[in-house]
Amino acid sequence: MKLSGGVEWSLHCCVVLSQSRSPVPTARLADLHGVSKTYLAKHLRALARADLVQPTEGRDGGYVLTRSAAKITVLDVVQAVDGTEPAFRCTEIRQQGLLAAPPEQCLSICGIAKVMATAEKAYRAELASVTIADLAATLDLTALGEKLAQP
Amino acid sequence: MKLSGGVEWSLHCCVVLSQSRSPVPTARLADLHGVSKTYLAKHLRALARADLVQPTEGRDGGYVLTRSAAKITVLDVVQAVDGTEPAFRCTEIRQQGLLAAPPEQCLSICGIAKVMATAEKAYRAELASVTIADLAATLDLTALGEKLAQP
DNA sequence: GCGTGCATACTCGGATATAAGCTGTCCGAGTAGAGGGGG
DNA sequence: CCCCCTCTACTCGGACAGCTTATATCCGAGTATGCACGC
Repeated sequence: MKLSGGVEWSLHCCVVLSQSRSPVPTARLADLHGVSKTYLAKHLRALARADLVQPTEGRDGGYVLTRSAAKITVLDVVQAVDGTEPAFRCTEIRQQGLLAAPPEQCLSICGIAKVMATAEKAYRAELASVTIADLAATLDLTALGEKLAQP
Repeated sequence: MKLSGGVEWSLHCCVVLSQSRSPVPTARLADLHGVSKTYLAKHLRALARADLVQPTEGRDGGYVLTRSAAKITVLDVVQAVDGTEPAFRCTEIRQQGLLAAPPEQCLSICGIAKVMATAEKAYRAELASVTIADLAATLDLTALGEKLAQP
């Protein structure tokens, strides 16, 4: 089980965007973090599809958060980049092979799938309890203000 | 983020093993669940490496749980098959690019990594709270006894 | 009757092939602002 | 002075490679059981 590295990039970008009033272009975000411009662009588009950031086109364009950083949770970003599908997908093994259970016994969810779903729910709940504003408060952003002001 | 399908197979196999007193060979486990013999064998070997199941060689050999089903948690199986590495790997982005923070500011863990680690901890805690014995109790095993008795 | 040897059934480990997803790049199309030339 | 044109800087979307991982198969080596053969 591995999370896309784009999640880390996206979270850092959201923190930067939360500190900027004007749109920040993709190339600038990439330079600030030292990552690939084109690949970061792909993830930023994913954030836009999830309506977390708003692109403005044309010259002096870039990305802005669509709402207050306090209203964007870490879970929002993770799911925007990584997708909303659960990590565990039940393939209904209980209905296959010699041990196949009859369909009338399979009306409720498989016990194994239930446990895995509960665990993932706890995982998501933890991520949903932290916002981008919370992250920005914990990180040291003294250097960010100066860098954003520079052309 | 996707969990290996082998996790589901392995959990089902552990439940079956918990109900059998004699060793169960790989081919039998595969037939009972309708999955690939050779690929299942690879996952069972992983369970053996993690000391969850014990293989007995030679004729009439097969796998047995190394300890009581009540002492094997779902987390044990998940980590044996999927590995123990966290899903989120911090690449220390804060030390890269124009925003690079000096090393003396990076003595403690990055705030983003901390949040992700906390969430994964909650996930693992949930899985560790359920044992194979618990799973066996929730699944319908009436058919299993008969099938295991058959040659 | 008893010991030895062979066949059988099983495991382990590695090598290999295929499919899928992650990482990363490149190009063309479209859009909005800035500046310059003509009326 | 004002309008239009072009140029630039930016975004969007898709097409395209390279790499890693998951999925799946196959083969050879080793081991324990059971049976048959010979003493």
